[in-house]
Amino acid sequence: MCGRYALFAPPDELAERFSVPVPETSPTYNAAPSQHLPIVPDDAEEIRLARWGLTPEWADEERDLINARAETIEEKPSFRDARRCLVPANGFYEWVEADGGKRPYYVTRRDGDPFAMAGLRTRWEPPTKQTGLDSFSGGGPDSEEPAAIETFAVVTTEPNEVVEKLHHRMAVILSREHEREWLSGEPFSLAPAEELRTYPVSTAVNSPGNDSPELVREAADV
DNA sequence: CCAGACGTTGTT
DNA sequence: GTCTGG
DNA sequence: CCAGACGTTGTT
DNA sequence: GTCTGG
Repeated sequence: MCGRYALFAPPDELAERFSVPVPETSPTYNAAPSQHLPIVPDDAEEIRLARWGLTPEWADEERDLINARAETIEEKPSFRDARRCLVPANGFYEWVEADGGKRPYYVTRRDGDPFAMAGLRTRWEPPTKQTGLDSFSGGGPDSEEPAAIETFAVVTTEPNEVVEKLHHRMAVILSREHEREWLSGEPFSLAPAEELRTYPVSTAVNSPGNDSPELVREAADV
């Protein structure tokens, strides 16, 4: 699956790679759920920030659907009305159980290029709170109308021959030539497994607070 | 009819 | 919003 | 995904 | 053990 990833390609590289304008974004080697991260929406030629953890439009409180099974996204009420998006990444992490503990592994492209994970997105508007006092203040600066937010989930599928050594699910890494098809509502096309590699990394990545290039450096295997 | 759920992963 | 369970 | 918190009263 | 925060 995918519960943590890295996106450290600089904005100009992302702009070139996805042929869209990119806002000033900071690189991250440890992107975690609930953070606001760059996505390419299906309906806008630009990269925007969205909260990782999809909330269905009809939900009355924030949800944290960080993954969506590709096999059932057309059926599940939480996903079937969601729009599509690309989730740019340089790689993602998988944790493998070993010796009663867990070792993190990094999955990335052999050529080092960023890629797109298949994503679903929604625009979620928090329910408007009824304070009762706002009617007197005339909706002044004190009336807190929470703004709508973009949210997204990463689509998962069965692992290819590289990731199956680590896990029985994996994030959908789109074939570069078929990214537009995913955005158009068609089925995904996976990038060939031969283009990927995986290696163990430091357990420093476990702590969501850690964020440095060291996290994607290969560590000695156990 | 209304109330309540609506997901994934991994683990049991 | 839509479906399922009671 | 993993790490870290997990409480109350009263006071500042 | 379970929930929240990142």
